[in-house]
Amino acid sequence: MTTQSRKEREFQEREKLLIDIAAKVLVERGYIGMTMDRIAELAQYSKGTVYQHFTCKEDIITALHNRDLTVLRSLFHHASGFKGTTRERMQAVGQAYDWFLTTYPHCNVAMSILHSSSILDKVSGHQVGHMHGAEQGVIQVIVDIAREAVAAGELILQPGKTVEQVILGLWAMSMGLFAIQEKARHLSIMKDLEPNRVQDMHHVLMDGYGWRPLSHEYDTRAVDERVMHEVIETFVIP
Amino acid sequence: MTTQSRKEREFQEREKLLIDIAAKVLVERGYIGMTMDRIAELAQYSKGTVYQHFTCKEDIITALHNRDLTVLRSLFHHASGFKGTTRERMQAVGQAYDWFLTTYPHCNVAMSILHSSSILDKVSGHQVGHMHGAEQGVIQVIVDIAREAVAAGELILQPGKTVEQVILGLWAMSMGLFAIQEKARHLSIMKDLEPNRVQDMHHVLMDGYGWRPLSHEYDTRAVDERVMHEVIETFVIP
DNA sequence: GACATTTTTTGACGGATCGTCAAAAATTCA
DNA sequence: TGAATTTTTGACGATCCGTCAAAAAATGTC
Repeated sequence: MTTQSRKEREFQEREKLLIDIAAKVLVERGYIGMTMDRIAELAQYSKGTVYQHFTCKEDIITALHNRDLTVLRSLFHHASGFKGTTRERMQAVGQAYDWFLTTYPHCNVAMSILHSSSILDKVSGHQVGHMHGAEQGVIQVIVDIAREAVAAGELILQPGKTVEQVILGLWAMSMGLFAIQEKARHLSIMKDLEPNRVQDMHHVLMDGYGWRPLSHEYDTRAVDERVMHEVIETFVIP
Repeated sequence: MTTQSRKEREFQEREKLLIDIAAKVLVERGYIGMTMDRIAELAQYSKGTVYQHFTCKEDIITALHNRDLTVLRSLFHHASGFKGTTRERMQAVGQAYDWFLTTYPHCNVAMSILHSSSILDKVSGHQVGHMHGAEQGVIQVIVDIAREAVAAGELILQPGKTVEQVILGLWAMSMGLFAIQEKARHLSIMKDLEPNRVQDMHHVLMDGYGWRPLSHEYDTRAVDERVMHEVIETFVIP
């Protein structure tokens, strides 16, 4: 154990601490209420030390999001290994995503902020680059499942349609639903809706694409149960 | 013409001017770059006067969004009158929404910001209440079309499903797609995708719900054309 | 251990923006 | 015209961001 590696490790540990605190403050106080002073105070370091890790407020949110994306990729990879048809594996990934966003609400908050226009302008190029790569990695897992589905003849694309479009649709559906849920609890359209709607919507969309077996051709609820036991309960955060 | 009504009119005109400027600055400089000082300067009024209209920065964005929602409701109502099946009328509304967001990019930006968590905390209760009502009004137009579809037997809901769920799915899809488009031009999944994807995704989802006629049972492109002429070109902003 | 050198941490500070409010300007009224 | 009222103004206090010279801690040398 050299001095250098110990210092490096301590630096990484402190970065983790700062990101954890940022997540906490972000959920509790929102984007406006998350000040660098508050993070420094809670971490019991001075502001200058915080700025050794992150260039600005937006940078720390990006770092938080990047960490989430890394976890998400391994979660998706884990879910992708679910034993079943491509359609069932897709269901497993969707359910895992649902679970992840519900379990770690800061992820949603950070995502909303980073998707809000012009925030990324202030973030360091290094972090943005890392984010793009991480997002690509996450998407790749589900694109691969869809490719397998096409290869297996379980998903037959209309002329001019691509696997990427199918995934984009599912992705957009998840994002949109979570964005709406986040904000629109007051809308009467949201009344009487059980929380676990995301998966149902995915089924409708995959049915629309004709991804076999269709949702009425197999027991989706039974798969739900299995995913909970075989994917989510066995997942360990890296 | 009393003195009072003239003053009231001038106040309204100035409010419109300020909102127009806010929209412009918001698109050009983003949330962070949109400062109250800049808005005041461009409007050639002092900051204090701006604060007579809006309580804070977030309040002016909400006012902008509220105005958009009002326009959107009348646009949706206009599109809902399209001559055709419920499915075609739904397509008309979707296409109109697509056109609106493309034509007025500030709408997207404002929406992203307002959906970002905790921003609304700072907005005056009056504006938030107005927003909720306006959103409800916009949604009501499309819920009504779906209800008509059910009544006409063109949309047969699975047991336990509601019209609200169908609409929520379409709504989420639009939001998610625009959010992704806004930010994720860099993702390789977005390459090779033509801009007008939103409508295609809606068709897939409606097909998934079994909303008759299905997209391959009628000429969706021809309806696209008709909507452009009969809805969008004839729409006048109220 | 004492002292010099390097690294890390600190918090005071300048700059920017927010939102306020007493004073100035404009308008209305008598 | 001049007093009373309304509206507008921009200087000001407060807050937060991001920096940097100085202080503190750690490391290296004898």
